[in-house]
Amino acid sequence: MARTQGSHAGITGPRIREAALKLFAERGFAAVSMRQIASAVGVQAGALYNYTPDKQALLFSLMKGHMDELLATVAATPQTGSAQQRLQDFVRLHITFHLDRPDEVFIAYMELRNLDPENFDVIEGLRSQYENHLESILQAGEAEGDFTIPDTKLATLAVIAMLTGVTTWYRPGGRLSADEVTQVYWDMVRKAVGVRG
Amino acid sequence: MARTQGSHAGITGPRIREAALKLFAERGFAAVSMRQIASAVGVQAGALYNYTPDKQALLFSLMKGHMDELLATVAATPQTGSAQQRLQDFVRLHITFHLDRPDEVFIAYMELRNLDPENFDVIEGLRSQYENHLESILQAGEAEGDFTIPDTKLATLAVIAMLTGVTTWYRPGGRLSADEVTQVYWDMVRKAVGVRG
DNA sequence: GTCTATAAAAGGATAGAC
DNA sequence: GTCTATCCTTTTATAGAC
Repeated sequence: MARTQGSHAGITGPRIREAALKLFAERGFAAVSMRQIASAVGVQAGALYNYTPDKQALLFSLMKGHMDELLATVAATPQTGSAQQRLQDFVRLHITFHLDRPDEVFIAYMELRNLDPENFDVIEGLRSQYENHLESILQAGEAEGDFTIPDTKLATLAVIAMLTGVTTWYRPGGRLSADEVTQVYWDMVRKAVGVRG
Repeated sequence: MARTQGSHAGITGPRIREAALKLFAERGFAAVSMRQIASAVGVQAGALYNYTPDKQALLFSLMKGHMDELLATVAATPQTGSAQQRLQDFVRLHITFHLDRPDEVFIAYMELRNLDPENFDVIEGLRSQYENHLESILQAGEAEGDFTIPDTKLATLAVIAMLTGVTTWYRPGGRLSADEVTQVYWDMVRKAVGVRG
């Protein structure tokens, strides 16, 4: 006999995270209630607290998971070859990773304000690590004479801002494919940092 | 005899806008209550409704005012001279305007989700006008052979994202002055769009 | 593991006195 | 133009039944 309530074989946790991710991205953390998340999952609000101590922890978990995955992806990229090659790999990785996860990216950039101070510090630390990875590539290229960059710190921030901006307008099925977008952006990044040749 | 309550010579309206602007930028529209705004101004919540029909109208008014001012500033810039000159003027204007108004910029980019559909359309229209202004400069430069741009639409979005990113990290009194930042960014924009010479 | 019920607080907005 | 008081809704989170 079918059960209309009760345990659901342990899949509720992931479904809560998915629903929260989607709703937070669409409407913003502060504008989404625990009841709305529960409703999207198909449970009552009280059931959510079997999976998260509170709403804040749910937000932090989503953001931390996203940053961890981003850094793990970067770490898994080969760091051999010329600075130009590594920069091109970074551009491709950044665009691909971010276009594949529009909701996570949106939350990671928009909901920093809604993190508790301790949680904010954790996420900011991870973000710094990511920026430092790009900056080390730019510094290496500058030192080797492959790039011409007046200020590597500013170039780092400018490149990341430029690339991340893709997520604000890109839609699958639009005028350009993700690969074509990557080509165009690589062309601009390459010129902006003065890649030789 | 000093009055501890009552009319305040018509300055409450601007003060409400200032307080709302600051609080919305710091904590986000949805996370700020009318009571908090009233408290920052030094009035009771009910008094706010002498100045705005509701919270949504207050947000829209702030965003619309910001976009109107941005477009008016662009319109007041001379549109003569070479495409390169106009692009350089645009870069300087964009950075200066945005660094002078960090709270307005933050709201204009972060709170689009919290606008009612009709209000959203208005703000989006104004944003499109601004983007079109830059794109027309890039198209002119490309047509005249001054720039080398594979895709002017993407270049427009990339340049605006890059420049607006400055507001996320720039702080007065930091390592670089606003003028120095502008110099560095102009260098990167110039290269990215392949300015001749 | 989920439900129902509820506590306790905070939210937007309005009415009427001054 | 502002205050006090209040309405009504919604919120997060918890308690205890099943």
